[in-house]
Amino acid sequence: MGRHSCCYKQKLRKGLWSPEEDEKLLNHITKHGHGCWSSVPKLAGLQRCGKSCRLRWINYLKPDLKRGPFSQQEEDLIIELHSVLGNRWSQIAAQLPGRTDNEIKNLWNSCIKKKLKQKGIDPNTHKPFIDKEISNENNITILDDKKIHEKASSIEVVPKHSSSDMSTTTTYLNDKSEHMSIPITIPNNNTNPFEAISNLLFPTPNSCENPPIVSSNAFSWQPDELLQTASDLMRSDWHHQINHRHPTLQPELLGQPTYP
DNA sequence: AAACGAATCAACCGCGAAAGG
DNA sequence: CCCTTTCGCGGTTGATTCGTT
Repeated sequence: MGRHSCCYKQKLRKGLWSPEEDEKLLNHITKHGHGCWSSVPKLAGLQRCGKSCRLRWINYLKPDLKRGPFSQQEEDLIIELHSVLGNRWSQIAAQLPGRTDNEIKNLWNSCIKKKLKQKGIDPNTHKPFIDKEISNENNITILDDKKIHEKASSIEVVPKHSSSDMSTTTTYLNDKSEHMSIPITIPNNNTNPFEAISNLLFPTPNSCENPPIVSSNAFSWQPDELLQTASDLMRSDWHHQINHRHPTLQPELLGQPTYP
């Protein structure tokens, strides 16, 4: 299952398509239709797998594609549809004639997400960022987006060592800009320290239903809430901030900050 | 003009669903 | 049903382009 059988064959080209390849594929599909994609490369005389041909046709060669930049109306529609459909790019694309799911996905990830964040809107929930609401209610000073990003870029998470009985691992949130480090002790049944920190910081009742907000393979994350909380951790009033923002957080797992 | 980082975009990969034997 | 093949989707990567210093 999974990978196409054709992908195992030797001598298949990968990477960008040449004009000659485009012409072959276009001619073939214009004359005969695509039919079974896995047989298209052979019939069209291409050293590509069927999957690659399908993608090239859908994203580039199909005659009814609309090229060029997205209009403001299209962007607004994408935002509206995303709030209802989430990351179902093909369904969103179906509502925008001439646009492909790949094109819309790229636009969302490179442009729209950023614009929404600048407006203080969480692109995942389409609602204002939670911390801002909390801070207004409770008169807590928070960092603005620019400062969060400055701060976040100086924060790293470093798994340091296991305890002698191997039951826990101590991980450190390091703030390079302020030369400060907070130890966090994590039970070893949490295999990914980053996920464990996420669960520690956000122990919501439905956390089991939500996917982890950290990436387990790349060991990196961006969610603003985590960055804001990491920033909280690094500040002098961190106990107050954390207890206020995340009342169910287990403070005994957090060590005292150190200042090397 | 050169170097560098950010933004953009085309294409690949892996997975689950659907189809067919 | 079960197994294999094919399709389609969403996430991700990497090359290229653009903008800034």
